[in-house]
Parts: sequence; C-alpha cells; structure tokens
Amino acid sequence: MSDEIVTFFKALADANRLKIVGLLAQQPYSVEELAALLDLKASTVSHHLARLAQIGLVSAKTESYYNIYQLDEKALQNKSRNLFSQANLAASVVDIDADAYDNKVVKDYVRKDGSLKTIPAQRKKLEAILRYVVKAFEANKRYSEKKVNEILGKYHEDTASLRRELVGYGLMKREGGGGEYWRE
Amino acid sequence: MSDEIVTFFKALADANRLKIVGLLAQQPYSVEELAALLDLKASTVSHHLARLAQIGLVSAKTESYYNIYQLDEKALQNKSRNLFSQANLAASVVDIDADAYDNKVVKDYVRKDGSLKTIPAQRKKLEAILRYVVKAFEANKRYSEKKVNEILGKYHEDTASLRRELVGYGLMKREGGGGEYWRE
DNA sequence: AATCTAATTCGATACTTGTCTAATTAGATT
DNA sequence: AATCTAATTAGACAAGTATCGAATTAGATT
Repeated sequence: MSDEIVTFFKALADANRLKIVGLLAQQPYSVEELAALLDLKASTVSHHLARLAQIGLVSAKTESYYNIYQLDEKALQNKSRNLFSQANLAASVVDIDADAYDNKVVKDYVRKDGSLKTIPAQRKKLEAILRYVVKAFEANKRYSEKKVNEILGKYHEDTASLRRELVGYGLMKREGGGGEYWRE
Repeated sequence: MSDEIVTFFKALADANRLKIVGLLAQQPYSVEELAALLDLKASTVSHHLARLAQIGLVSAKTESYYNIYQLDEKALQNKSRNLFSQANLAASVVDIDADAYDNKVVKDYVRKDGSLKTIPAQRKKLEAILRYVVKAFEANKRYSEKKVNEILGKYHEDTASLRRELVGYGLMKREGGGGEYWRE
C-alpha cells in the first residue's frame, strides 16, 4: 500500500524526530531523558515516539519507573534499502487513471454530439484527439478515401488535415499505390 | 547540515509528490499532463515540482510550449543509499547539549546555596546528582572519612548515604583496609 | 508585432500537525 | 492500602502547508 510509504516519510519529516532517531542510534533513552536533551515536554516526546513506533522504527521496554526506548536498527536498514525500489515506486502510482490526460483533452475539445470544436495545435493534445477519433474505425478493415472522409466529417470539416495527421502519427496506415486506409 | 535531511524527508512526505516521483520513474511528463493524471490544478503541481527540484530529484527541460520534467535517478539512488549513514545520524544530533538531562535534574534538586532538597530515589536522577556532588572532590587526592563527611555535609545531612552511593556507582574509590577515599 | 499557451507566482483559505497544559493511566515504592 | 512517579492521552492553540483561482511571465506560433 502506498499509505505506508507516505507514513514513513511523514514520520521522519520532522527535525526533532530525526534527532530522536540519532540519539537512539547511540544508546537507549527514557522519555524523560529525551525530553531534557531536546528541550521539549515529555508529552511532546511521547507523541513523537508514538509516530516512530507506528512505522516500527523504535520500541519500548519498561524498566522500573521508566519506559526505555530503543532503535530497531534492523528495521532501519531494511526500510532504507528498498525505499525507492521498483515495487515502492509502482505502489505509489497504482491508483492513477492512465487515461486521465486524454479524457481531459477530449472533454475540452469535443462537443456533446461528438464533433470537434477545433483541431488542437499542440502536439500532445492533437495526439490525444487523434486517439479518440481513430476509434471510429474498425481494426484491420479497409476503407476507401471517400469513406474515410465521410467518417471524419462527423468530427470536423477539415477532413484532409485529420486524415493526414492520423497517418502522420501512425494511427492509420495507407497503401502506397491505391487510396485505401486501415487501422491496425 | 541536518536541515538538508529534514528538507529531503519533507519533500517526500506527501502522497501526491510521491505519485509524481512514481510517474516520472516511468517516463517524463509535462506539468499539464501530471495535473490531469493527479486531478490537480497546474499551479499545485508546479509547486510540488519546485519542492522536488529543490532537493535535486527532478529537473525540467523546455520543449516547445511544454516544460517536461524528468526524474534524476542518479540522485535518487545516491540519496537513498546514505540516508541513514553514520554521518547523517550524527549530523542530526550535533547541536544537542549532552548534559541537558543532568542539568535539569540538578536544577530540580539543588537549592540556590548548593545544598540538596532531597536525595533522589530514582536511579537515573540519583546518578545525575552524584555526578554533581563528586565535583567537590579533587581528582586523585586522598580524603579521610571524616573529611569526606564534612564535604558531603554541605549537600545533605545524610552523609552516610551519599558516601555509600558515590562508592556504589563507582564515582569514588575506597581503600579496602583504611578509611581513605579518592576520586579518580 | 500581435496573439496564444503552458508555466509560474501570488494571495487566500482550509487542513494538518507540532507543541503545550491539564487530566488520566499504569506501575512501583513505602 | 496509600502515595509517588513516569508516561500517555485529550484538548487547545499556533505555525506550517496543500490547494485553488487569479494575475503574471516566458516563449512560440501566426
């Protein structure tokens, strides 16, 4: 889960918590001692330790009056090793809609009836629109140039530009000799 | 400097910024595309990218209309490798007053005239007080028991307990046969 | 030169969170 | 059993920041 990674970074994104980790890397300390060393109230330190414990970086053992906290160095090494592993990077992206950009462009350029307001001048947007338009053609079926123009006409009057760009971006193929087009 | 490490963790302590890193790990993107993919406004994405650029994780190259951002994978590997190195851990602790705890305990237990209100019952606090009291003795000089009691009397009437604890915690030594004490 | 576009910057708002004080809890000492 | 002590929890406040809309900037296209 991606939340776990965020929680980890959030836990270490504070100067005082980093100091606690640094101190515990030297030796275990009680809450009271840490509070004195960092010039903070015990309740504040307790709160910080809870967050570090939440990600498994520290743990406590009670000893008479005191709660002695110690660093789990194994966990530290473990976490740091594969923080930016392929798996973690992929996990952060898992719930992203890959077509969101195309959808947004289509939403901006297409009327309710499906026709285009204009043909985008920007490359990235033109590509998105062409991917939308090309869906009107069946894969592997041959179309005459006349038929192609008829279909493209439903999107925009400048059928010649649409046709040329579709071929230019490789979304449709054209037979060298004859006037036939197809989508692969 | 420790600030640099905090800045690094803060930069990654946000779900959307982690998603940006994850996306750029696959391929470069423009601000506009990232905004659509994350369902955020371009201004927000611009802000996030600025923070990531601040720690050297991403960089931009302009390409026609667009600012195409890419991940610096070298920097990523580099940072993650020695995030929790000895040097970094030590850096976070560098400006901490190691005597803060002792000072606090002394402040709590010692009157303005230097005498003790009570002798602490808690081990850690007793240790701190004993380290304070033992300073009254010169190193490597021999003291008779009578002289020891005289000195300790300025701190607390229960000189026997103080004397015993000083020896018990190894802060003062006692010659087996005679009644002589010294601090090493 | 004039116009258009993506990106950035600025100002405002809402939410998160670090810190403190006060109250409560868990445990040990007497 | 009664009393202390360290730690935690709860509540409140203040500082930091993620996000947005509006204004501005840098650059490319016509």
